[in-house]
Formats: sequence, C-alpha cells, structure tokens
Amino acid sequence: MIDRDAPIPPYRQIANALRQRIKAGKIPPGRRIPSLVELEAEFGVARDTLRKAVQVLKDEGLVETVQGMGIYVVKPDEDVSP
Amino acid sequence: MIDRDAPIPPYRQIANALRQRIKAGKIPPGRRIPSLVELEAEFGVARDTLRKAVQVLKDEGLVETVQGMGIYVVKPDEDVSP
DNA sequence: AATGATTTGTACGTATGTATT
DNA sequence: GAATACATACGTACAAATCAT
Repeated sequence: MIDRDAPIPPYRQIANALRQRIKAGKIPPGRRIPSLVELEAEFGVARDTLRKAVQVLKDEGLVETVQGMGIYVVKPDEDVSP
Repeated sequence: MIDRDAPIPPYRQIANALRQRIKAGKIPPGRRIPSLVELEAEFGVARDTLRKAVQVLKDEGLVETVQGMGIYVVKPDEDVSP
C-alpha cells in the first residue's frame, strides 16, 4: 500500500489514503478511525509515521484525537469559526 | 530551564520560552532562530521534543522552517490572509 | 564542478505517562 | 484493577536541501 519509491513520503501517502476514505464516506462523521495499533498493522509503518499522517488530517480539521479513546472523524459543522 | 515536574510538558515549555523571546523582540522578524543542534544543547532535550516545540510556533504562524537553512521568525504581515 | 558541512525532514524503535472504558 | 488508546520523550539513522569552500 505504501510506495517507498514515490516522491511523496509515506506519512503523506497514508494521510491521503485516510482522507480519501473519509471523503468517500467510508468512515462517517462522528465515527472512529482504526486505532494506531490497527493502522500500524495495515500500513506496515512505525507509529511515529502514523502520528504524522494523523497530524496532517488534524491540521485540516478532518479528524480529532481524544486521549484514551481514539481518532474521530469530525462532523462537517464542528469547530468551524462562526 | 525545563521543569520536568511541571504539569505542562517540556515541548510546550520550550515553545513558550521561544515565543516569549520572539515577542520580546530578542529575535527580530526575518532572523534565524538557533538551530536544532544549538537548541538541543541549550535546553537539554531530544531533537524530537524540539521539533514539537517548533511545530507549535509554526502552527501559530510565528516561525517558518526552511530545509537546509533554519528556522526563521516570520514578518508580522507575512502569510496573513487578506 | 564537486565536495563537505550545516540544517531541517522523515522513519523506526522503545519506554513511560495519561486518559478512558 | 485491567485493558485499550493516544501523548510525550529519547535515541538513532538516513535523506534532502542549502551554502561555502
């Protein structure tokens, strides 16, 4: 799934893959994304790399992380400045 | 300089310290911040921790990093949406 | 033109802390 | 208390960009 020879680093490839899933509605708003442990198994990368990917999506306002719980897809109208 | 017993993690303490320096004008806009190697020596933390601190300031739009060059204090009117 | 030094970027591994269930 | 999940920190290695020699 990860192309190690691509000009775009793995953490961005993963961010793109997850973004696509979310945009496609495969993971609906409010629902949880697979945990880091699960993603680790799926993508075969270190957790550090996954954190960077998740950080990209957080910066985009697409997901939120909650310590002890998981990574959640934000609802469209959530935390949007009025 | 870093209080390991404080309720706020080291990377945030460092971000605060650097922000204070910038706001106080000790590092003027356009000028470079000490390199990660130098900050490593100054604060006595791992580079990973410094990267997180710098990331905080980047998110605030206070600094910019340029690969191969350094970390720069952004000018007040730089990259502000019109 | 090419090499080396400096600096940030990315990735991996490990350990411990903290919050939630 | 135990299990699960994210947060933080340290260390290491290599890649990529920039600059000076």
